[in-house]
Amino acid sequence: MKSVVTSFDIAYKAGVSQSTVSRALSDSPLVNKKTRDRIKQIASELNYKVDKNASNLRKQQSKTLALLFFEDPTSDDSSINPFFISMLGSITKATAAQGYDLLVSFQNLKDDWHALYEDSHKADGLILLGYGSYTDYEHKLSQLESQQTHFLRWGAPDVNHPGVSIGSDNVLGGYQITQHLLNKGYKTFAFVGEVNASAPELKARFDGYSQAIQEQGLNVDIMLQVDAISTELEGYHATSHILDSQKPDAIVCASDLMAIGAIRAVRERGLKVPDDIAIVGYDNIPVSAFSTPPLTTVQQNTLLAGKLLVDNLLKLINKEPISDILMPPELIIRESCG
Amino acid sequence: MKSVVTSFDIAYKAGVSQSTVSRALSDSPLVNKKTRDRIKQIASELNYKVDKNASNLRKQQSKTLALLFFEDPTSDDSSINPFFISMLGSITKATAAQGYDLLVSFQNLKDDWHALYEDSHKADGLILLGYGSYTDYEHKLSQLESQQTHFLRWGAPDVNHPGVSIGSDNVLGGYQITQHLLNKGYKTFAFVGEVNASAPELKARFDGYSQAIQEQGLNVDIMLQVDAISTELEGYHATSHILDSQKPDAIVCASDLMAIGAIRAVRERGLKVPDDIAIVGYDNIPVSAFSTPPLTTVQQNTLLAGKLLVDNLLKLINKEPISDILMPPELIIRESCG
DNA sequence: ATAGAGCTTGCATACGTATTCAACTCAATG
DNA sequence: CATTGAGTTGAATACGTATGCAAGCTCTAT
Repeated sequence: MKSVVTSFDIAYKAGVSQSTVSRALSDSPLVNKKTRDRIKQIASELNYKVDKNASNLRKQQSKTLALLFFEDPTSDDSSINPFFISMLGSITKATAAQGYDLLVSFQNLKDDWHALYEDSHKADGLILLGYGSYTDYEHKLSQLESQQTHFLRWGAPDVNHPGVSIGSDNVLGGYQITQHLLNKGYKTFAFVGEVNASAPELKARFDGYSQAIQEQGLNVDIMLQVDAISTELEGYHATSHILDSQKPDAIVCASDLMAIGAIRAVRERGLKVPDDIAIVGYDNIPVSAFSTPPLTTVQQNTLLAGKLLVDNLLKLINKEPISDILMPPELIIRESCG
Repeated sequence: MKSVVTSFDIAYKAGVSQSTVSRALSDSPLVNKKTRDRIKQIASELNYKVDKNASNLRKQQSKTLALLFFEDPTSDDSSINPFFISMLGSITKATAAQGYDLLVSFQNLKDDWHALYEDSHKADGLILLGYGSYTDYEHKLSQLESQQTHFLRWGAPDVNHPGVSIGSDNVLGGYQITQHLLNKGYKTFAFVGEVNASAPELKARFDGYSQAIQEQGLNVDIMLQVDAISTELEGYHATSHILDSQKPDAIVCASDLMAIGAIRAVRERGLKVPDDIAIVGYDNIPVSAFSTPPLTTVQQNTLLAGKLLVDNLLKLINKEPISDILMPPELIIRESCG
């Protein structure tokens, strides 16, 4: 079976007590430098590794964070929103940088996920990474809070929801990219993306879009907003639907995936991007730089976001005060807007 | 602080011993059905959750698997090969289906990852998901094996490497897609993708490609293979390089990312895909269906792959015999091959 | 010589659970 | 009535570590 080297084995071999071994391996100044080094040497020879279960049990912590993805009901198993992938990468690294491990789980509504990881002492805190609204989960969020579970959620701050959130300023992002189109001289606009409570991010982007247009004294033609969830196919259909009756100068898509579908729809009608119609997206997913034409889009700083989520969760665990954070996004200008 | 409800609290409230509580909660037939239900009821009221650290310590297991990604040295933090994302999704689900948790970690060469998770009892086994060759890691793989750590690696079976592997038949995939092009009547070919020991998957795809062409009695013109790592940009450059001197009927790219770059390169020269040059990829990443034109490609069944990895790792842990598995890929025919 | 301080170590215990073993109850059987 | 056995429960313990406490040692100052 596996090597079952314990601290007692090290102790025996080093001629000291188990306590001393434990202290030596955690570099306690209580134990003599020479003894410490000798013990470490022996531990390394025997390939000893501290039993995390025992250690965590004793220390009453787990040095582990749990990352809970909320399943996007629209996606199948193998396609995950690229934005979240990028968050996964940055969160993993930020977690490792803090000496923590990361437990990853995809959740869905019916699961008994709330507090499971922390209550069972498998994790010291939770990061909630969800699509759309947390409204459906509100009851569970309250429960999390009442159980004093340490958690943060990704998304816009919302006084109606329990807990602290860290998110990207989608209103500002929508505003900036629309502003850029206005500066380029485009006059008539359409917006592709859901505008309802179940997708607050997209709604926020639409709000920024509306705000920019209204500031120019132009009217937001409500007919030129078409609901679509964030997939290439829905972007394609929504855009086709728009082009059936209208021909705007520019189409603002609430995500890059939809924008890629939109480009296809425009192309199929023999129109050119950006010459006939400008198209912009949101998220700066990897392929957006390589679409034809390359997509003007808005980037959320996922590297910083992951770090902020992890660092603030640890603060929360350590009982330091934290508060909502809204990160400014960055405009990425490429060729699809002319 | 957090609720520190233990099995003793439940025992007290139920007027039974802690042993009985432990048994009742694991549904042991040893305890009377009525008592069992009463205990469960109380446990649920107090929102009790078994302390995994204590439980795992006692049971000497962790009910957790660790998924170790090997960093792709060519990618930055935020871009992860879409294929691995899809694997992450399926592995997560397969793990959950077996009642296990999943620890995710991105590794790089210098880290002391080998055996860390299992030796420290944080995981019962490891899944190694690497880019390219495991040659660099061979020493550590041997060490894993000598320590009797339970691990599986994703990739082609290789007698030179320790451990069992599960992978996709890249030779067959390369063969099938080239065969399809040959059947369509294409005569001259080029291959974009690294063909060396550090990228055995791509090499295998090239081998299948060569085999198909040679079977037709055609010669593989060695000049028409250009090295490129799996990114859009390298696919673009490699293809541009080919077109500088040649004009093949069809270009076989060793990955979809490269194929997307290749399409851009072909387009920029005023040529049309597939009318002037056919282009095919490999991986069936999500955007491949929405490129212009949609990409003919080869799909690896990630859903099955994830399940096989997890299920076989559990077999290994349970000391059941397992062996290498090579999964057949599936040809996905779209418009980019005419 | 001795007291005290500072450094180093060991003893004993707790963390919360799962499980072995013994014990107890009760009904059925001879 | 004694015996057996099934069914149910509790006492005791081990899992491997970290740490409070006490004790030993060395060395200096008196």
